[in-house]
Amino acid sequence: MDKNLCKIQGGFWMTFLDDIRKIEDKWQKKWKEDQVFVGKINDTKPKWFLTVPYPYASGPLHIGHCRTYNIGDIFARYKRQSGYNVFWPMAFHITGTPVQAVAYQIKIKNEKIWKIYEDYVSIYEKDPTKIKSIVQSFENQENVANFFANAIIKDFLGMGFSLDDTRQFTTGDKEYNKFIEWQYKILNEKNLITKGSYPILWCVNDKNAVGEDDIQEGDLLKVEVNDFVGIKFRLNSGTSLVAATLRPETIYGATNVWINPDADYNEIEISGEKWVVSKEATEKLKEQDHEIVVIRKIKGKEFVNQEVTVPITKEKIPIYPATFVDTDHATGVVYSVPAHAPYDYAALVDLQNDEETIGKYTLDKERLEKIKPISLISVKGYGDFPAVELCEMLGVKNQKDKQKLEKATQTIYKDEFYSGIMKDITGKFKGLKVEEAKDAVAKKLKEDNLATEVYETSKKALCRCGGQIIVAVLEDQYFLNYGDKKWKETAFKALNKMVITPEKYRQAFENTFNWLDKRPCVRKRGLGTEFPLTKGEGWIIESLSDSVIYMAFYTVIRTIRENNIKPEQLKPELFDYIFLDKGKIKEVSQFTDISEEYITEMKESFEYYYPNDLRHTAIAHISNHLSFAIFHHVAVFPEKYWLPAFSLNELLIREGQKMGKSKANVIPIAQIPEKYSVDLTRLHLASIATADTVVDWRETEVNFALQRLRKFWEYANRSVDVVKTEILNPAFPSRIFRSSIKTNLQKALTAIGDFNIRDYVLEGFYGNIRVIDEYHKIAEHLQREERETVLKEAIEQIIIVMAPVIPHISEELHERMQHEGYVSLKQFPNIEITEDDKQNALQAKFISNLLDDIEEIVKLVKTTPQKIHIYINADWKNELYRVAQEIFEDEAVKIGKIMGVAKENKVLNKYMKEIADEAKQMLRDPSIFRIEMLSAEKQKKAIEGYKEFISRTFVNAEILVHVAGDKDIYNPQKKAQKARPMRPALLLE
RNA sequence: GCGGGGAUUGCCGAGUGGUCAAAGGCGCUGGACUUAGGAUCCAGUUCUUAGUGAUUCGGGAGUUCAAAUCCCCCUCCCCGCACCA
Repeated sequence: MDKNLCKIQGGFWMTFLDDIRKIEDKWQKKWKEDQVFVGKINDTKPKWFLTVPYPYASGPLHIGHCRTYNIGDIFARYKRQSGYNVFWPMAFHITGTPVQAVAYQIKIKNEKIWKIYEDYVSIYEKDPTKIKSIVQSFENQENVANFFANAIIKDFLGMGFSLDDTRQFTTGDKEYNKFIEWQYKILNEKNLITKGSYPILWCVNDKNAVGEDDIQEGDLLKVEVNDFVGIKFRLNSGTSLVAATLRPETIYGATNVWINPDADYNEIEISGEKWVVSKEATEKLKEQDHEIVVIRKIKGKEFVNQEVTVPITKEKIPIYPATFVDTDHATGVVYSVPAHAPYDYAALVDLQNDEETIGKYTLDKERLEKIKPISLISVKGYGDFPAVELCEMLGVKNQKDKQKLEKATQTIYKDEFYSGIMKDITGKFKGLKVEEAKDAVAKKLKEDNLATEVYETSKKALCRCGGQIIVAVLEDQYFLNYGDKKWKETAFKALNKMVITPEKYRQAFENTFNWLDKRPCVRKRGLGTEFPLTKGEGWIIESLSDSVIYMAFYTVIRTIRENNIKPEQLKPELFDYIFLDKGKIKEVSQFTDISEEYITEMKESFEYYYPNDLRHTAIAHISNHLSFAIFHHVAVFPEKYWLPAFSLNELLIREGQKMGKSKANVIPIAQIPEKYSVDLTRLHLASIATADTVVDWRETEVNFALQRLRKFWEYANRSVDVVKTEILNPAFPSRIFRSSIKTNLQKALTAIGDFNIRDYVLEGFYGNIRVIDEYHKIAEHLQREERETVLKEAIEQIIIVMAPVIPHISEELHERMQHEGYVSLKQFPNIEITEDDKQNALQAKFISNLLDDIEEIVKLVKTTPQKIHIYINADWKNELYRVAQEIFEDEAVKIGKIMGVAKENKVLNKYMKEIADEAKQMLRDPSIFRIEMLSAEKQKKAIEGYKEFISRTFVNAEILVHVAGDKDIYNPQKKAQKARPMRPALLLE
């Protein structure tokens, strides 16, 4: 299916992949058998409790999810090998609408969904005859959840994740429901749940709330709720025409009311008033929490020519007919603001020129002629009548020119909203920005009972069942009041104490906290825990509340399951006792009929493991799950159990494209082992990019990781049978090699300690492979025993340090090298970088620069040198640099200053003439004032140590080392004088 | 619009004041090894040059002995803006 894939599957290295796949299976079985990763209380070690949010069990996970869990696993393994008793459990999220929606679509035989789910199932079920019946079984929502929960846990274990899989549960479990009920009891006790009305999208057919999934093409339409203001324009009879608008501030510019003459309207009685709205609007308003009685049905034309009073301005304006008025939109009545609304202007011009209509409705022509736009907003870049200007500019022909009118409306709305200022005619609102005036005018109108809320969908939409989608208002809706001042303050307090990594995401949390306000917390759709305050009414706790404090539930679920404790026994008093240390065990035990032993076990488990030391997930969850987790923790738990740390990662794309069902470019986790192999995938995922960047999974680059992994495998296997000997006096290259490996490993461990997995792999794995490559080259002439011993030492250490990323290969090599126990549990070596190591590193760098320089010259002169003379600087130059560096710490270096100081310096004052030249040279590149130097002696030693290798590199040229300033050195071209610290002069012959 | 994050050499991606012409990978070019190899190894991949110098890190202006990195302005891209998990 994928051309690039063949590269990996068909290569000569197939045996390698076959081998390591077997190894992966082998070690996963062993870990499982020995329960290596099952959490057990252990008082001899500090505990470390990791969670990665449980996945949603409505479909298979893919390599993008894998990135997140992979990072979690690397942390878990890192901590385990750093001496912690690590606890990383896993469960499944099934509440809310998705699982239910899948079941429903399968049931109604939605072909597209069937096809998708047959594909999904075929990832796991190899027997094609069984697939259809499994999908069929998804009619029952439990089967969906069970199937995918099982599949996902297998995926995870198949990736070698060091999970405790003995604590699985789903958010639909009865026991879990009890826990969520308890959570809500606490929130309610703390007055964090409030009531109010709330507009929602609603299907008139199902009589039920709908979400994006329920709407036909909902993912494309993105239907939203719009808040209209229905303004009452009173007729002389006392009845009001209710005209709906998104721009109430334009009431000052109203010139007339538009009504659709041929459409059906109703006169209705509502809250003791009489209104006229369209037939459709009548039905919508009924759902928007209004008691309505229809008094009579009327055609729109009956109102034409009548007069209404404009609220606030008290102007009398006429009602005119207009066909653009859509009775199925808001109230079906609109008022005209031709100065600022393109539709209105176009309709007005149309009407003024339409003799036929004027005649038909016997309109007062003189009055109609007199209607002129009334300007009420001044806006930069426009004159008094933006609508007129734009209509002319875009060439709007008439009110049927919808496309252009729509564009003009949008443009004006945006420009006026953000940069418009209310003019003098708007009374007390003059000078306000439109942005502010809009709400202020609406508020005033509502206060004076001149307007009402009217909700309408942003787009016309149909439910999948075929019913129309409207906006309904639910009365007495329950909200979580995240706006509660004290709650928010406490949440901020918790956030401020938390580690957020990468730190740049802290801002996103702060922003989320700031805009968080009341949030509806119950709904009628989907799976979940019944809302305890309204039992029997069919209200379900919305599913985000299922994923905020559940980490605590991991600590008790095993006791509940193992001892067959019934959901009914999980009373609030029990959780109060376990989690909040409230009440007495005796009473709780009697009350719940759970033995004191089990209660104690649960309490101890919770108190041992909590808090949840690190929660790792993708950044998409910042503005919901993660923020709510902080809020709910501070509401429910005492401060010592608040969340200490979150770490985050960006998403993963493939070959530059987002993965999506429709694109067929998804790599399911289940296919990773056979497609790539596990350790390869883990390695590549970890090293491909830093956590805060979007990862692009590209096949050609996976190939690189594969080749390095194989190389490491080969190097390591060559070392397996080596018997290490004691190296009494290691050669120069061996010393450098040891230091380099050590330094890289140390950098790697520091990096992962800082949550920087990429650098950890780059330094510890790829960096060290390069060091080994290099050693193979330079150590060719050394004794075999020395080489092999030094290499084996290094590889043994790399295996331990890199085990968190490539655990299977590491276990296998660890075993092949006859080491006892699991490398997964082996503590990292304690690495200390000594002064010697630093000197070694400096010497290595010195040599590498020297080689580059020689090569450079060889290339330029284009001949092979017989002799290479290397001139090391005289020691006084080191002294000069040192002095200059000292000066530089305080001030910019000037020649005069250097000369002055040199004159006073016993070593330097003999070389004043040379120093003048040298200083000039130094000032050209101030960065040399920062370099670390080796003494002439050490430079010389380094070169001597590599002499053999340098010579070999340049076709056995003779290497001659001279120190400038020594007597009688060979110096025909006066190169010796040019030698500088760390930069020997060269002469090639 | 508001809020957040970005813009690096052919591409992907490191790098936040000094050996940075800028890690690493991919791609490309040349060579080596090979029956062959998409494997491996070596060299090159801004221009210039006895190891030098010049110009580069979205655009512009500035601070500094020194700027991809700090300050200011501008342009463009991505993400979030709630009942969706």
